[in-house]
Formats: sequence, C-alpha cells, structure tokens
Amino acid sequence: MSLGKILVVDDDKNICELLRLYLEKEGYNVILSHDGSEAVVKFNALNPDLILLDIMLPGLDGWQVCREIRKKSNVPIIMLTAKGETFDKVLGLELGADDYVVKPFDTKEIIARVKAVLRRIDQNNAPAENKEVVYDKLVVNMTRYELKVDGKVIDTPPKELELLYHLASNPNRVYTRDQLLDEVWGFEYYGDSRTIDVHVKRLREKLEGVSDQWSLKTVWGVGYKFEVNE
Amino acid sequence: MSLGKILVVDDDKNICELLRLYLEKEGYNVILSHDGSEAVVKFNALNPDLILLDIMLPGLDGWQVCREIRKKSNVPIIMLTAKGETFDKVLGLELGADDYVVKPFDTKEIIARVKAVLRRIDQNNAPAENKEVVYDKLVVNMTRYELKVDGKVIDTPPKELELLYHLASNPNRVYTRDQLLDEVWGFEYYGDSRTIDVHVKRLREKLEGVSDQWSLKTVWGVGYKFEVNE
DNA sequence: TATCAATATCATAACATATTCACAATCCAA
DNA sequence: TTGGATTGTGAATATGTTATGATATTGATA
Repeated sequence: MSLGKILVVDDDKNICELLRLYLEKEGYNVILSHDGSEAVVKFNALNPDLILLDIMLPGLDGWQVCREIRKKSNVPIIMLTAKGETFDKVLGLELGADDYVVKPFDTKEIIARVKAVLRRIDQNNAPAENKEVVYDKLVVNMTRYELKVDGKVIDTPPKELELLYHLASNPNRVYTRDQLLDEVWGFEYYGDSRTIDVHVKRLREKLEGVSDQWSLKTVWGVGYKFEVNE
Repeated sequence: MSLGKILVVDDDKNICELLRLYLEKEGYNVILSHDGSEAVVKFNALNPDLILLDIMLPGLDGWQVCREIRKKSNVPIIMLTAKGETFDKVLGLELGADDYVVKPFDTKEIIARVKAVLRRIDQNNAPAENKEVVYDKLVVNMTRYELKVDGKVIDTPPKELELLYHLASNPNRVYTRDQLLDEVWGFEYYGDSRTIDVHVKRLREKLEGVSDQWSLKTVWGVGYKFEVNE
C-alpha cells in the first residue's frame, strides 16, 4: 500500500532519483518532473498528495508553479532551494508554500519534513470527524458521505451532498449560484450556473415535506439558502 | 440587461465577429478593436469589465497592451494565442494576464473562461457577511435577503429590498431618483425615474403604520429619504 | 382657489428568473 | 470495455418581478 503520491519537481535528475529512492523506501509513490510547465500538467493529471518543488526550473520557475497550483488546490508544497540562492521566505509564504528545505539536504531531513507536513494535513482532515450538520430529522455527515432523513439513510450522490452540506453549514445565508460554483464545484469550474438549479431540485425531492423546521429556499433573483426557523 | 462590457482585441475581423456573436448571445456587451494602440485608447475610454486580447497585433502587440493596461487597472485579461505561436506563459503571468486560451478555440471554452474569470471577480458583489440595518420593528438583512417587520418575515423582491436597504443605511439622508437609479440599479441603467416611485409605493404598503420611529418620506421636488425620529 | 408640476397609484405589458424534464456527457466500478 | 450511476445541458414552461404609461392626486405658488 502507498502512503501517498508525491510529485518531485527538480531539473537535476540525480537529485530526483535520490529522492525517489528514499521516498519509495518509506512507502510513498513517487512521480518525477523536470520542468515547470510539465509539473503543472502532471499535477493536474495525477493529483498528488504532496509536492517537492525546486525553485530553479526551466519552463515555469518554482514560484510560478506554486502560484499555478495554488489557484486550484491546497496540496502541501515543500520548496527546495539551493544554499546561497536567495530564498524569499515571505514570497514563499504568500504563494502558499507549506515548508522549505535548503539543498544540499540530507535524506532523513526530507523524509522527516514530508511526514510532518502530511501528518499536519491529515490532522486537519481526518480527526475533524465532526464534519456534520444536524437539524430536525436531518443529518448531513461528510465524513461518511451520508444523508440521513428522518432516521433513514438516503442514497445521495456526492455533489448533491456537498451542496446541501455547504448550504446547511451556514443556515439562512443566501448564496448566489456563482458562489456555490466556486465554493462547491471549485475555482476553475467552467459551467452553466443552471446546474445548481438541477441539483437543488434533486435535493428537494429527497427533502420534501420532512420537516417544517427548515427548507431549501429560493431567493428570487439572488440564489438559494438553507432556511431554518428560529 | 448587460452582464458586463467585454473588450475584444484581435486583428482578425472574423474572429472578432465570431466572439462578438457568441458573447452577445450570452448577454455581454461587446466592444471590438483591431489594433493595439487603439485598444488602449478604447480601454481608457470605455472601461470594460474584461479584455480578450490577442498577442499578434498591429500597433502595440498584446504584451505591450497588457503592460499598458496593467499600469492603471486590474481588469481581468484573457490572452488569445495562436497554436504554434510560442506563448510565453511566464511573461504572461508576470504581466498580469489572468488566463489564456489557445487558438483555434472552441467558443464554448471561451465563454466558459470568461464566465469563470468574471465569477471570481464578482465575489465582491455577492451578498456580504452580516449586512443588516435595524430600527424599531424593522430588520433589513441583506445576508439573508430578508425583510422582517414587527417580527414577521415579509416576502420582498430583491430590488425593493435593495432600495430599502440603501435608504435605511443612511437614515435621514435625501436621495434623488437619479442617485438611487445609479446606486441601486447600477450605472448603465437607462430607465424612467418614475420606476423609483412605484418601488417606494410598494415598500410603503409593507411598512405602513408599523412604527412611528421611522418612515419613508418624500422630499418634494428632490427625492426620498428614510426618516428616523431623534 | 386656480394652476401647474411633482408625485402617487394602478393595471398591465415586458421582462427576467426559476423549475422541470428529457437526454447527453461523463465518471466509475465491475 | 461495458453498464449503471452521476452530473451537466438545453429547451419548454411556469412563475415572479419590474417597467411603463395613463390617470388621479397632491403640494407649491401666485
């Protein structure tokens, strides 16, 4: 079993192979890339769990790759920087790097940081078990990806569930369709906002007449909200 | 109604017309320009909400236009680039382009990207956190898009609500009809200012006799105000 | 009080938005 | 790869909102 996919981006192939060797020994699945734009492509295609990213790169440089990736994802990024190279930590933090390591590094250090970052991420995701909202006769649990209505589990596709969860997490607040597309579907989603309507309809079918404490309301000319009485 | 003004800059008039056709069908207002320096002039004069910018241009090339515009504005720019043309993505990002599309493009893709970029920008216009004004027996909450009168929620169309919110946010201040049209309806709205009267009337129906602490007053010969005692 | 212009009111036309449906595209697991 | 489930799309319909013009009413002014 793999502990996770790691994308290693460095133009120095020796370093790449070295990292691959050690990371695989630790049980990670390693993908290599030697240039910036290719790295972005591979990131999109392969969806790694962590990225080790050199700054000096052909194509796009590390900062640019970082910026590109951050447009779409919060995947942890560890920057690699050569000793002597002026490393702009401020820039790094602004662009959303999670950590950085100065070359030459020893493999133990890299492994340790990789583990540390993944552990940190893991804590944010997993033990935050309480990704759940509860109202009268309604339970939306995102840990189990499960919708319970009046005690019964209702089979619900992921997008619908995510939409409901999003709305129900902020009861009474109106969301425009565009907001929902950004916040539930994701930034680079190119789609028609009528999509939202259809998902709302499908949710309503499942939730119809269950409780008078809450409902999925249309706010005409604006968007939708999960309305809760008092 | 227009969803926004888009400046299309391309020396190929067929492409321009094609883009115009599709963008206008989507409800955008389209301005065309076939050369770089003219594009800069038109940008300054017309203040578009988004720019579709070809790189190969007579006059100034796309990069130069991009740089010129970025000196003064953060308007979103989508670069158009011919396949095979070496597109310098790095340069593009540095100069501040927001996205780019490779020709020949599929019109759906362009539309999608335009929407996506505008959607990102638009987050500012979305219903904001806790926008609410409260007076005796009156609550206007723009986060919920809700009007509460004497504890009861009164179903109110968006324009009416926005008008009331606008007036009530600045109690006792008089607004002319033209000001209200600009500030609530939006700049490019060309309408009869009698429209305001009708909306005020409808609001009054909803608010009649609720409280003597406040009221929607006509200022004869001038406009309207939300008057509050003391 | 007569007059004129500003405002209020109303009905309805024009418009914008939402719902729904059927089906197409896509994704995923066997 | 195939079939079933999910997700997205476009069109028809239904619904609600907003604009407009005609007319009545009101307020300012002489």
